[in-house]
Amino acid sequence: MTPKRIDRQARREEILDAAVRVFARKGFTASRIDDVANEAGIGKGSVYLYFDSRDALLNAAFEAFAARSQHVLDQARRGGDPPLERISALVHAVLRALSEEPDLARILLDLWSAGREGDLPLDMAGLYAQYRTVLTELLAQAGAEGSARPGLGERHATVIVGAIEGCLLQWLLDPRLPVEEMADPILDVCLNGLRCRDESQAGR
Amino acid sequence: MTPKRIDRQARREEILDAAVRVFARKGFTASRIDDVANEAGIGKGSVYLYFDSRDALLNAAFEAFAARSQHVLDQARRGGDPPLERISALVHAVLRALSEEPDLARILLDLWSAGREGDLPLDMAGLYAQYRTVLTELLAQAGAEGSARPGLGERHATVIVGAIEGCLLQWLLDPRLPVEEMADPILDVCLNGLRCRDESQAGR
Amino acid sequence: MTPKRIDRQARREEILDAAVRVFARKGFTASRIDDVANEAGIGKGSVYLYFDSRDALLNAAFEAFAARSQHVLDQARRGGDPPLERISALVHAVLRALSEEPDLARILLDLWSAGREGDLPLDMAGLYAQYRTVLTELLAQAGAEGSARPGLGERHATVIVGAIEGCLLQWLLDPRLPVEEMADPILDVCLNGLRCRDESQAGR
Amino acid sequence: MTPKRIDRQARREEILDAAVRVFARKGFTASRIDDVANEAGIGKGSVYLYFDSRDALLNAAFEAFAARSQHVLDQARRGGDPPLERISALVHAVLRALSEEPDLARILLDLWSAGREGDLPLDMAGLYAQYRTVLTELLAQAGAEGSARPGLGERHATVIVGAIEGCLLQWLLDPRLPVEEMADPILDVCLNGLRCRDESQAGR
DNA sequence: TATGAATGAGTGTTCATTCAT
DNA sequence: AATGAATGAACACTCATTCAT
Repeated sequence: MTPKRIDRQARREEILDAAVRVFARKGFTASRIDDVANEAGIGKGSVYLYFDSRDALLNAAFEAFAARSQHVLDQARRGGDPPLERISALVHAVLRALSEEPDLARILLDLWSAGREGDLPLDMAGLYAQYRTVLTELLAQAGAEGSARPGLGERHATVIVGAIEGCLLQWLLDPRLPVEEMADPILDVCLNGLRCRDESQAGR
Repeated sequence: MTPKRIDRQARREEILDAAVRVFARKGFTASRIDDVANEAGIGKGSVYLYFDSRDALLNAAFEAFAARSQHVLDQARRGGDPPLERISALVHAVLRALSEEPDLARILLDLWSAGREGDLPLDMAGLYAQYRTVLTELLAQAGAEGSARPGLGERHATVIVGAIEGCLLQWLLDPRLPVEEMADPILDVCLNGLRCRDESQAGR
Repeated sequence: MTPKRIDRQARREEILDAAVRVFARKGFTASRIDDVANEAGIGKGSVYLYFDSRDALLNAAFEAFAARSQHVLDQARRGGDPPLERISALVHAVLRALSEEPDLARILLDLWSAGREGDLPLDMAGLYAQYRTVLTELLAQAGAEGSARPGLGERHATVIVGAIEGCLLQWLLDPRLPVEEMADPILDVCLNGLRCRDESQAGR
Repeated sequence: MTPKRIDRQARREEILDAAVRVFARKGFTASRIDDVANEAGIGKGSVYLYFDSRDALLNAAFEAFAARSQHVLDQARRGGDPPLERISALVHAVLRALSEEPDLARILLDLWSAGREGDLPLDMAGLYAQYRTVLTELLAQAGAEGSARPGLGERHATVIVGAIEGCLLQWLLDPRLPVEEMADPILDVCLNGLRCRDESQAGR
């Protein structure tokens, strides 16, 4: 709360933003502390006044990412709208959040990689587990109220989360894909399915 | 003057397998040439008799991966079965192939990361583009013959590819997820949708 | 924000001097970056703060050498003294310069070797060409004014340059030879010749 | 004397010739055993059946070079011609020998470098000392018989040797120089001098 | 607080040499 | 004798981290 704190916090943020831009541009592995310092317009040594290590920068980036996600998750948990609408809102919110901060989105590949085995204590898996839990719950509600098929469970939630992340992945690998326009197709496919609905009629 | 008993191809394969195991265990970035050599039970220098560089190992791993994918893609292109069945077969084939070679699957994160920014000429994006093309074509056929909704396009294909890869991702981040059992849920969601089919009736 | 007390130029010079000492002692090929760092009393990595590569060290040594040569050449070009005296001054200056910096002289062998085949852009040949040009010009002047035989050309200049460098070579291979005392013999031989002047008389 | 011996000797010679060609082309330091084996059209391991080590190849090249030199030296020592003619013959012989085996000449730089400090027991210095001794002796004889100035000593011999080697050096650094035509200019300069002979007359 | 010079552990790669065939 | 696959010591170079100023 002291002005110092605020300054310090702001400085830290600046550096983190610079780091995220650098990571987004060349990937974490290829990014040097020097690159981050240059991007932030400060000396290399100063980075260490705000972050313990190079890995800590990626950790902080993860935390920023996780915070955005928590916000989206909280909204999905709280809302009083019908469950399918909340699912729709969730999917839109995730993709909108990333569209609005493309640099943060572009480090997803690094976060996924770092979220493996020992290195960083960076729990991407836990984040996706939360998404699955929320969606599983919403699907259950939707099933209960008759707007979704009955008997839906975590695996179906996994598919929805997968569709979102898988579309992000394809966009990361090929930025020409219009990620911000993928929310509706994702929802269309997952909610309505691709099979012809008039099958019984057509089958006649 | 003897043709030398050594089968270069087989030796190369052995080393590549060792490399894939190492990469799967600790990730490409954290893997040292020495690790690969030890895993293969040979000297460090010998790796270079079969691969030009450390990167070349990841490249070769990609090629092995891409070869498997091509096989799956070719089958999806050739088959004479109804389009929705071929889509089903495709999804099953992809997940089965990776279940059967989990180490190859576990390097997906590295292949995705390497598929960025010039470093390696490793075209993961092109691979997914092929999946999208095949699926787009199959959806069009299905639409034409009435088994799928009309008007389906590449975006819907993108969602299916995304669902597959997104489920793989979740498994990679949390190996407790039963990836080999996700084919059916993926198909269930994507083909049938999650919404209640009797909606019109229920909607009154 | 302090301009840092470190004088980059001076530091660079220190390292270069250390490198020259090391090269002089064991030859460039046998000299390790670590040797240079140790000789300079700094860490290995610090060498790279001032030089791009090991080769760059030899390059810089060449430049130092070439700068000394340019100085000598410039003096030979400018002076208004009689041409034979300027040649004499040139020979003395070359040998004195090298006597005064024996370490710089001792890397001549490396500079000659490096001046071959593309590796380094280190133009020893050009340096000697300059010496030949200057001497050719001075011989022509001397011929015109009658102090030297008429009809002298570049080949005679080549012989003078050769005599200098060849004496240096013999000294480098056998340091017991008194290089600093060779200027007069070189001039004596080249100017006066070894043949007996009274040959016609003596020939009777 | 056994046919085996002869074969072995011939094989050794072939490999040495190949090595000399390779060294001449890229310099000893940049030459790999593999290069030599390829040039000789044999397997890498086979080189070691005839030479103990890579350095031994350069040593053998030196010995070949030294043998040629010994031949030239012997002729200079034996002949019964007037001393100045024998000096002339010596200079011509040295340059002719090298012109006729340019590859052997081109490794001079490497021989000079190797003839330094410890590494190889390769005595270039001793070779040049022999030339100096022979020339010193011939100059003394010439002085005694009145064809050369009296009072000539080892330093004058050093200059002659220097002129030869220095011209070779310039040719090695710039192959456009016509080394085979330098014998006469060298002799002209060293025997007749460059100064105008009619100085006393002109001085009047 | 801020800096950037200094460091040295770490690693990819090379290549002379060995040796089983 | 001949081979070339295998080896591992050696080394140039990088870069995260430290610390004196």
